[in-house]
Amino acid sequence: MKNCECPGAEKLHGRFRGCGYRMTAGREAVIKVLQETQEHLSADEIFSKARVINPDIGLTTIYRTLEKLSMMGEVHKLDSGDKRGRFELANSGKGHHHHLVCSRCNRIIDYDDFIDDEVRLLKEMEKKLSKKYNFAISGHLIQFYGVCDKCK
Amino acid sequence: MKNCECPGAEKLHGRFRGCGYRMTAGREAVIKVLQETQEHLSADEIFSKARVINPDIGLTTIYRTLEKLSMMGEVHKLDSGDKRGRFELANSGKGHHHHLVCSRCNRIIDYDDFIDDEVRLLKEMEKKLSKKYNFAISGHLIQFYGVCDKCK
DNA sequence: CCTCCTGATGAAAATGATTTTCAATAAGAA
DNA sequence: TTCTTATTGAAAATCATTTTCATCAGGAGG
Repeated sequence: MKNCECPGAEKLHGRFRGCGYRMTAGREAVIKVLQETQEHLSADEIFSKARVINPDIGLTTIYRTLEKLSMMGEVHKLDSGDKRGRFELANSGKGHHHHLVCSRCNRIIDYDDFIDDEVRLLKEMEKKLSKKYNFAISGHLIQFYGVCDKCK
Repeated sequence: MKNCECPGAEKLHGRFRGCGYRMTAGREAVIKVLQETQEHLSADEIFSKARVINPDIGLTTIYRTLEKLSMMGEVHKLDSGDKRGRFELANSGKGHHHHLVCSRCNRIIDYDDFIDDEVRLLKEMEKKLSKKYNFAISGHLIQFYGVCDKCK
């Protein structure tokens, strides 16, 4: 097995193939960009960074890749309040976390403090709600809105 | 005081004036539509319903009114997964509730079951997070995603 | 290593929700 | 009633995202 700087892409190759899809240079670039950032990038920002790796990639491919990864559950699409979507890898080193969203600058801050208490309650809620509403819960979104330190 | 079928609008008149804004027929129509629905309407749907009350109203006014109400904290803008925004009155009869969002049909279901436990935890989180991140928290968004009974 | 099927791609056009522009209108304080 | 200025509708502009379509390239099977 060759030395791959992009171990996640290696794993994702299999996931793609398993779904009848292919791993391509463009997709690898998108995945690499997502793995190397700590921010919550928009499609356009991912496009800029992916171009450094693969100058021929088109914005369309960024959108198509994000959509596939999103359907595969490998990427979460976030809504930061400005009109464009923002994306983060579901299985990055970050672990389970939620978001603080600044209403003024739209910055998204990750937090995982007290996450255990939160997750415990969420699991309970999920169980109760899915029974009562006959709703198959597959994920959740927890965010606090407000004004961040820089904008105060 | 005249008999007003639209008591919330009455209250909101004052809020508008207090901000240096005016209460107009168009705004009243938007508020009335929001008060009379149980659903989570898009701007366009609000437009259709508001036209019944005030046939001359334009879509632009709907957007402008929603934006003002939103900034005043009287309306919450929701993201249901399809690309258009959906809106709900913050102070309707519904009380504090959160959402179940169907990933398939984008329907949004309100729930207020076990809300007290949730709110208790959220308040605690808010206090701890705002201190740690020096972040002035003004609201939260809690949603569970999944597939609703009708789509299963 | 070669072939072929089919998924993937980029560029350009299309879409569709939301915003802006602008001249005309109307709230509401004085 | 007057006057200031917020508000309005229509049309044009934005802008993120999607679709179209002709071309290209993974990768399974030989």
